[in-house]
Amino acid sequence: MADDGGREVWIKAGLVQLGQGGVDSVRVEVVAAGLGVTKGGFYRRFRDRQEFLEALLAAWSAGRIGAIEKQTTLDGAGVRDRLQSLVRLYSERHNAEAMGIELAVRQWARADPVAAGAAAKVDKARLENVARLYGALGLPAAEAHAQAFLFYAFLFGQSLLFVDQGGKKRADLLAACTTTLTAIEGAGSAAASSTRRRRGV
Amino acid sequence: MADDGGREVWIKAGLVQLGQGGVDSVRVEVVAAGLGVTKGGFYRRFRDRQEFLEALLAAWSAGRIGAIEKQTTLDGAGVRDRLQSLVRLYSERHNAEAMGIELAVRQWARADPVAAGAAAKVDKARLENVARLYGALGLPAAEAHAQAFLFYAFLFGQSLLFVDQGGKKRADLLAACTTTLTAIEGAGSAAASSTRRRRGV
DNA sequence: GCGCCTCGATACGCTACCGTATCAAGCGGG
DNA sequence: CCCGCTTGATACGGTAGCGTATCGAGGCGC
Repeated sequence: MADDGGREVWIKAGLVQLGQGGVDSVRVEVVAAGLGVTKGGFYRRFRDRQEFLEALLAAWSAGRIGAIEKQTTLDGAGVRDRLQSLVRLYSERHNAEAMGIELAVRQWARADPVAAGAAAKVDKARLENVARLYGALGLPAAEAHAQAFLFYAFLFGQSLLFVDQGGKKRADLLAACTTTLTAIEGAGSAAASSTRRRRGV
Repeated sequence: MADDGGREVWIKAGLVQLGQGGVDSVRVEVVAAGLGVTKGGFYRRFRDRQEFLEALLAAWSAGRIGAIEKQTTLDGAGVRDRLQSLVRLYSERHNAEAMGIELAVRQWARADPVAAGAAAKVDKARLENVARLYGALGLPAAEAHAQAFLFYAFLFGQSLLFVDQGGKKRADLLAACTTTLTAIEGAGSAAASSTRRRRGV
């Protein structure tokens, strides 16, 4: 790990703040206080707040792209297992922080082209990788992409819904939808899986 | 329309601001300037910014609940037509402002219980009404609710994705997913529709 | 051990915004 | 016609945060 002059801790703290309160809450002095220091050192590592925010975006998008690639590589595992673990990953509570950042970036992107670019890059990577999984199920390219769009948009959307918080209701709904979304069969490799079903809502 | 003392214009302007920049950007003096006045009159109508924000939430949730109820009433129209028009409604560009508010409220709700309550009320109404539509297709209650969850979460999620902006690619993906989401048949009224299909991704 | 250099603390001026107090203009009723 | 009320402008003090300038302290090479 090359010496980045200590930017890393600032970026990490900035991402936490971003997830908790959105981009507007990422205040230099607040992040500094969170790190137990003053803003004295901040302006040694970043020209200004703007450069810091762009560094946050870069770090976030790189991290997300790396993550989705890791999460969708099939080293022996089945395609449906991978899809299901994606659902788990993106819906579980401990990922509240990650989802907070996700949401914050999206809102940020509505007004800032740089943020929009970062979100677009991440979305592209996710859609492509999920489509690759569906392709491995035997779907032709166009169908695989559409299915990936459905899958990913659903995953994203459900994390924003406020249903009956804490109840098992959400888990049930999620399970039912997951079944639907993974119960796809294509021409080629459909027979390879033994756990598929036709429609399980 | 009872005299609300002129709160309405403030609330309307506040919602616009909310959609554009999130709750943090809803500044008393900024909204005032947008209305071409100073904040002089603001504090006559609202105790403080907090009360204003709560009024925004109340107005928003009431409006959204009313809207979804209107949008899902079947006065003669077919269930699938209604679902498809919902997709259109929630995905078209001219609704960018509404989606901005939606997104802003969600982020706001991560930190504010009042906002969370408003979002929960709206989500509940939407899920129930969409589930009612699916029920009219013949799905039993549990399946209708799961399908509504899938439908609504997808709709919500897709609006946040940044794919190939402006291209027809998004429209194609959306159309394919819509087909999938409306190609449901239940036991009872399935035969009533002539446009259904099994799996059309 | 000494100068140098890096780091972070402190102090400062500036802007944006909040909430309050006060003021002036317009307008309707008697 | 003028009194009183409503309305929105203005002025004010206070806080939060930005970006700059400066300073002291600690570590490192020599």
